[in-house]
Amino acid sequence: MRSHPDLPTEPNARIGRPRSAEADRAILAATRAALVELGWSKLTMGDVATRAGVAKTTLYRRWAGKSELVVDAVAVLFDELELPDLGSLVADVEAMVLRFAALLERPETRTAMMAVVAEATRDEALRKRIRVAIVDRQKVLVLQGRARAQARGELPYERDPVTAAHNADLIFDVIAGAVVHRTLVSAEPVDPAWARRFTRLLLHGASAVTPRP
Amino acid sequence: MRSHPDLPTEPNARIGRPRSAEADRAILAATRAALVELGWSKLTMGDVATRAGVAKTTLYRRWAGKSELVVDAVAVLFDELELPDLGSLVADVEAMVLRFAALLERPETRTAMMAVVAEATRDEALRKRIRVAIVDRQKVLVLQGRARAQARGELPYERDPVTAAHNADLIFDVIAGAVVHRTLVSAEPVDPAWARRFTRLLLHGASAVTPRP
Amino acid sequence: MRSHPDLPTEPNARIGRPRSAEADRAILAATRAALVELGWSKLTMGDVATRAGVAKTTLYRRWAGKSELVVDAVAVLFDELELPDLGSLVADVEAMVLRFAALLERPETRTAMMAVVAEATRDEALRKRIRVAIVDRQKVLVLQGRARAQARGELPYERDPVTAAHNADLIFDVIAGAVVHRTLVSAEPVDPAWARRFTRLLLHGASAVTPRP
Amino acid sequence: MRSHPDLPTEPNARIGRPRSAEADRAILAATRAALVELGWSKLTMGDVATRAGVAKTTLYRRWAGKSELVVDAVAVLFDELELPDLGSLVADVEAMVLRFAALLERPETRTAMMAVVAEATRDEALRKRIRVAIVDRQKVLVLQGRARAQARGELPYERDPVTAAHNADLIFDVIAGAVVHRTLVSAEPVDPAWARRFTRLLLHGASAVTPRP
DNA sequence: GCATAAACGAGACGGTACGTCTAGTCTTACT
DNA sequence: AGTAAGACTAGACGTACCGTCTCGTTTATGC
Repeated sequence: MRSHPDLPTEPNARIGRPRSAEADRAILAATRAALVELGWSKLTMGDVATRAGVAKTTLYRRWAGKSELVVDAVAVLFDELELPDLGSLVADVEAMVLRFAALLERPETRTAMMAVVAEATRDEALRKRIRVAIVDRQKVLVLQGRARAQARGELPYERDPVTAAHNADLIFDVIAGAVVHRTLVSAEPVDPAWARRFTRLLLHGASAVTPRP
Repeated sequence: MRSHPDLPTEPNARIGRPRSAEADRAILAATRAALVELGWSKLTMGDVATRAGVAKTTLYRRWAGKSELVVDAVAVLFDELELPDLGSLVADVEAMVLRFAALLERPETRTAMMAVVAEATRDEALRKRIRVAIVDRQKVLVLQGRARAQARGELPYERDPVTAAHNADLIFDVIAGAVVHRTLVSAEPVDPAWARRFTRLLLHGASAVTPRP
Repeated sequence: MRSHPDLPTEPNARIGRPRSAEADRAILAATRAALVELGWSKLTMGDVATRAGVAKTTLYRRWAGKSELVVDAVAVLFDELELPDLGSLVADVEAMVLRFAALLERPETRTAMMAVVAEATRDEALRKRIRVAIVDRQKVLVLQGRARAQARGELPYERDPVTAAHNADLIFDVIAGAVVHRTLVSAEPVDPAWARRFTRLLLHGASAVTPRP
Repeated sequence: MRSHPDLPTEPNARIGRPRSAEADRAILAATRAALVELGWSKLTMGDVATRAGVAKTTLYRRWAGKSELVVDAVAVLFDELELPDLGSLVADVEAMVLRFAALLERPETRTAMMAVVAEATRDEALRKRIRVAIVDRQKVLVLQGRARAQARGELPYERDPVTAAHNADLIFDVIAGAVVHRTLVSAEPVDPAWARRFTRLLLHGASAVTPRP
């Protein structure tokens, strides 16, 4: 398999017939639809092409394989994630957790995420693609949330930028990890009650969830 | 696909040539080896059979498919996870996190876990198998850890058994989720420093990681 | 493409499931049918497989490609060529020419022969296959015809076996070549009148066809 | 496929940019080169275009497909065939046979001829093109040869023009057929010895090749 | 000298077939 | 009955060409 066509080589990007933007849209939409109906493992390139009303070659001209295509197709779904402003850190985190969980309930996201991550364990390029297309999109929300909480006076300002980055990363992994694990591995619902308990744990620690009388 | 051969039907288990236990071991070992070399998506039943010096039929007589085989092959790896007793809850959690992360660094675990989870999003039977073979094995450790901490007086006893169960589940999802996410999605190492920061967050909350001067 | 699977490797020909003779017959029949309907260039392996009610792999397990398959499929048609015994060399040759022409009129033979020969100009193995499967089958008829004519006293016995072989080859190329060329290149019919003129030319030379009064 | 572009439609042939004669030459040369290297079946329009330093569109503007292109590319090779005048019919025929055989030894002619003929069995238009471009070019030689032999008194004049035409056609099919069959089907060389034996057969018949003592 | 009209290069497009691979089943003969 | 071997159906894979199309550019003429 060729590494990653994807980006048209810049220098001679002006000559020849230009790529159809219409096709791009149709393919990504078809991919999401197929993902919902069939799941990752039964989704085939040929089927996506047919649904999109496009030739298989047109897919392969843009994406190197199933993984790359699905990452791009699913990435846009994460754009709808926005940080709510409910006036307090607790409320914001709870709402955020619920929104993220709702996204993971959707069948196209469910399978896609884990499958793509699994595939990425063997493929650095794919890992980077996931980071750029999905992970970084979410990480921004943590940074926004912290900034807002600091502005409200709910969190202190961290002087050392390295420590600040570390903390943001840590909190991001804890939130995303817990929600993903609960939803996909434990396979149990993230409901408002769970979100409340989780938020309390996140903000005040394990000792806070079973408060000493 | 036949549902799940797996266990030899009990009644007539005595007649005919008995199944080779040697074959079982060889197959599982071959599966792990193939997983390391090829990763989930390029691992094939035929290849595993060849490596194990066994006919494909023999595989299908014992497992219904790739997913089931891999789950069983990988499950034993989780048996080596044991809760250390280092005298304090903090030390125990930190050590546990590091051991779990070390397990996830190993290539056979890396790919297998996520891939199998991805596959399971569409398959309730597989989900159950994962729960029994892998998830529950880990969850026990959380319960052990809590019991030990309660014995030491580091954690209060929870009266309500429902609440107790909820809390154990929550803490399990947070620990496992954070480590898995850090390792496989963020693709960054779980080193002692991260383990320390994470443990502090887990026990005392977000406010504790950037302590107010 | 692997060179030429075709013959099952002899040594271990006893173990495993034996090849289906039924499939062989169905495939060759389907190939001839497809050849009639579609012609060489539009005949596809996939289509033949479908017609034969067989998987594509089953074709490729036996034949290396289209050319090899078609040669074998068409070869049997040449088995029906038999030397008539009409009592005289002239009558025998005329009848033979007409039968051979009739064979070449059939659509499956028409395209197949030339196309396969064309393909063979680049492929020694294929050339050999054609020789064994088709050419030698026809050459025998020339030898039979000569022997019969010699027995009748219509032709002298040639003492030198090398000269005898040369002559047989020459006559074979002239008969087969003329009929093929007339039929496929000049694209004109080989009717009894042409057969009579040709036979006179063959037996008595160019000067005999326009006899001096 | 559009029927046969080939000739620029006459009416508006004067306006717009004229077709490049340079391109025509380059394409035909490239076709012959590709034919030598790759043979008919592996020759592709795209490859010919690249070799000729020309866009694929430029090919399709002139020829309807591979067959048409190859016929034209190969046809010129037959122009070099000329009837030698060695003073006697026997010598002329022998020389002619050797020249024709030499032409068929050349790889571009070898494959092209048979492949194109094979293709033509399903395509009347292509058949006509072959007749005009190749076959008729050769047939003239037979007519020339006969006229010369008649002038020399080696052959009688045929009164009936229909019979004369029939005879010319017959002799043409026998000569061309025998040489082509010997070269491409029997895959054996046409050397001077064979040419001598063939000529004797052609002029005096089968009884002459193994002369009665 | 400037518009017109066709040819040109490049390359994307919808298709079709290729030959390979894997899944999971079935058929032999052997253990 | 279990087993190794290997043939079987089914269907996806990624590639290669086909012949067409759509660009932007070039090159003749004719007004």
